[in-house]
Amino acid sequence: NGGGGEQPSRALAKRGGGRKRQREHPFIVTEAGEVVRGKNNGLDYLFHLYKFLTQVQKIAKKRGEKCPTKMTNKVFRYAKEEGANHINKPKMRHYVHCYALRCLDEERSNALRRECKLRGQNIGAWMQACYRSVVEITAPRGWDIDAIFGEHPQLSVWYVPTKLRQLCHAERNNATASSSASGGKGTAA
Amino acid sequence: NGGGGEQPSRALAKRGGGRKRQREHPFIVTEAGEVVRGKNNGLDYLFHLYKFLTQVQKIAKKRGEKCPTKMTNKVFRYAKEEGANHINKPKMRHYVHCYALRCLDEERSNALRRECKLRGQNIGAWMQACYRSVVEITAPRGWDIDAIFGEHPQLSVWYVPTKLRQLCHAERNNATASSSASGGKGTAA
DNA sequence: AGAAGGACCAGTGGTCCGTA
DNA sequence: AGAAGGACCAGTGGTCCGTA
Repeated sequence: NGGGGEQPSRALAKRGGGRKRQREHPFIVTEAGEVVRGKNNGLDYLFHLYKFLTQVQKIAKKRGEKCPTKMTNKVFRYAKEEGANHINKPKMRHYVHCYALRCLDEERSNALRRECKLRGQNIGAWMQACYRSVVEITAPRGWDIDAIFGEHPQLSVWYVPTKLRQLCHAERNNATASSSASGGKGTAA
Repeated sequence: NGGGGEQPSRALAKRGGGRKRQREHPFIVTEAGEVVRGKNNGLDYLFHLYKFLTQVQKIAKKRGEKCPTKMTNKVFRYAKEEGANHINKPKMRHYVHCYALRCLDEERSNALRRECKLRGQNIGAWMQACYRSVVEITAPRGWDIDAIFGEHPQLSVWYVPTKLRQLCHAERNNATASSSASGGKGTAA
């Protein structure tokens, strides 16, 4: 379980009070399997979305309509229609690379969460650390993040986050520059 | 081969005359390999676009930018910038299913062109006939046109034409209905 | 009439920034 | 301050319809 416990928050449930819809509680850094206020945390939400995509695909196929292969606006809309009010596009996109780390190397993902929690770091710091870990993982494959996303079933349905792609690209350029500077056989400048 | 001869029309070339840009000559039905006014015909244009896509992909990859896998607006724009004034999106999309027939069964495509030409049919009639042929080809695969496009390298870069998908869907429904009506083992109604 | 293609439009991918 | 998410925007997929 990717970042916490069981069910979506119901902070928004009792509308009888006439109050505005409450925001979800902010995510916090947790260890694997740890429950937070009896609800899920970030990574679980991303896994949930995979199921919503599958539903949307099944419906489209049955109707003979164009069938989405990615996490499109249509899928987010469907999730919301199905009552998943805790899911929204900007938030989910914000954490996709954390989900990627978890998909690509679960042990490493768990270790990083434990470490960040011990240090008392906030979600933002953990999220930043996830970028570094994913970039390292892509190194043996020439930092080809598109290929790595594409080959993993759970990951291939997500658009590669812009920032992650930029980081991988920068790292590849660094490596090429230094290997050619040191007389290596990298691509010429 | 794909529908005519050698080079794009130069009807638009001499702008010295101060005239407006001329339209391309309308496509006409040709046999495989037949030259028309010393220029290409429809199917060749589609094959050309594959090369433009490859270029766009190479540039995007080098820059570490998002890399298109399909024939997007970006590719059409690139083709135009490279001077391919004879290519435009609505025209090319109009003939994608004809290109598909050619990719999937070249002999059959050639035979159909010969037949339509003999009958003196116009481009529109040939185009309609192409729909029927492609739908027939998809039958053994359960009319799954998306799968068939996806598996063919040349074809997978094109969005499945809406009308073609609808025709395949209708045909599948027909088959299901009649097989269940006749006591076959199709999906129940 | 038959066909080429400029130009439009609804809904997308992407994410900023006013909000709590 | 740190984070959730409504709402916006440039550029897309799709194709109509005024044009030649």
